[in-house]
Amino acid sequence: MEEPTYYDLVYEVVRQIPRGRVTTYGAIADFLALGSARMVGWALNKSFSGYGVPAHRVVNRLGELSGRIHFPTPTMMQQLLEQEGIEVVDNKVLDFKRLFWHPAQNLDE
DNA sequence: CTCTTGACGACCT
DNA sequence: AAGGTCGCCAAGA
Repeated sequence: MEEPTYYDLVYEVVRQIPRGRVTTYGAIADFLALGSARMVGWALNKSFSGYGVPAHRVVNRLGELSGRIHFPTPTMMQQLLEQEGIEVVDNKVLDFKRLFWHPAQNLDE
């Protein structure tokens, strides 16, 4: 039995992102009050390896699908988002500001 | 133990 | 405005 690593914390937060919403690396790092945005992305890289973590709902602060490159195919991330009703154009989330979800909102729902 | 890596972000030029 | 650089800090080799 091992202690939860930083990844595990990130996984749990990402899993709580509501369908049709997105969040940012920085928001997660801020919510954890630990590490930095880079660590979130780094952790996520491991996450979608089979943890069932919706990593496609995590984008960078500009709403860009910065992580799409790490998916099996660069278009997969966008398609997953579109399946949830999120419009993506030029690898950016439309109405990103409106769709943005902060982990702290989980407490409210 | 030390060095390098890394799906970012803010600052600097 | 656009591009480059530095900082964040945990984990693997």
